[in-house]
Amino acid sequence: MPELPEVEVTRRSFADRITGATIREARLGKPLRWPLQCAPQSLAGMRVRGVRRRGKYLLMDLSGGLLLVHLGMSGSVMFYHQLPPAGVHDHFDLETDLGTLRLHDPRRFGAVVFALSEADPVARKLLGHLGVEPLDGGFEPTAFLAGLRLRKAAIKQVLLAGELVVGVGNIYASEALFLAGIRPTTPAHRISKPRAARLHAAVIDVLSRAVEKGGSTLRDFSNANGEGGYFQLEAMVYGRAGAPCRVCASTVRTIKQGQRSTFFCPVCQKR
DNA sequence: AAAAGCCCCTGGATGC
DNA sequence: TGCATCCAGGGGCTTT
Repeated sequence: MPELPEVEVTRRSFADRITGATIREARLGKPLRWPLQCAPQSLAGMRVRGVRRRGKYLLMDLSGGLLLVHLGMSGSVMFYHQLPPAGVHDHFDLETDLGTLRLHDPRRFGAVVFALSEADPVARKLLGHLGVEPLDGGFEPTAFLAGLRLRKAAIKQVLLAGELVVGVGNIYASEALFLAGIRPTTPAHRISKPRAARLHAAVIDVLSRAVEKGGSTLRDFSNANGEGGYFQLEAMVYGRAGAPCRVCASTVRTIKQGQRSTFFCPVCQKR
């Protein structure tokens, strides 16, 4: 579910309320993608200094380290003052004096990992290879173009890989390529400079508009207050196979790339 | 070394 | 109603 917009919306929905809290207890449910890397009880007494985001990771700065939270495909987080009983898909609770942060994740592709700092090998393994943040001003068209020139894979795959720019997942890759008028199968190194510039702008545009709309709620995504997003209503191609293109009325097509669905308009995205 | 495939897991939708 | 099949927002690891 969660790509950059959903993770950022999630972060904003609870960061202020948990910052300054003291952890009372951490509880684990069924195993997530990776082990926590510390005893849950060792988190007790630590203060939450703030919540940042890096790519699709939430980074909770603690007085004694760093908690990396990833929502995987089906994860979401809720922040409770009155904690309901844990459901079968609730797999992590961070109980503090200001409320409890609970991770709900049916498929358990998500993870909560403790590291001493970002320099900790545990953190570096997960964050070290990530590309630049698209919405932080450090995402430059020139560097983006240079990165594309080095890769022969399909542009959709290059966007998803997150090594040039982070946070673009399956929905927003299709959307950004539509906005830029680029065919998802085009080898990255074949994209001209002006077209790369359009794609660069499209990535920023689609991600920032999605954040404004609260992200995309396809099945069950919600922020920490249980509120869904609305960007799915504005999707130009994602999930619209067989429907008319919103620009030219041609039939939107779907193909598989790396066992994931890609959506595009064969007329608006000729190459 | 880049690129392509393979998994991890559960549940909802669809088809027979 | 029951059962099989396919599909889903991610991404690390292994194999080419």
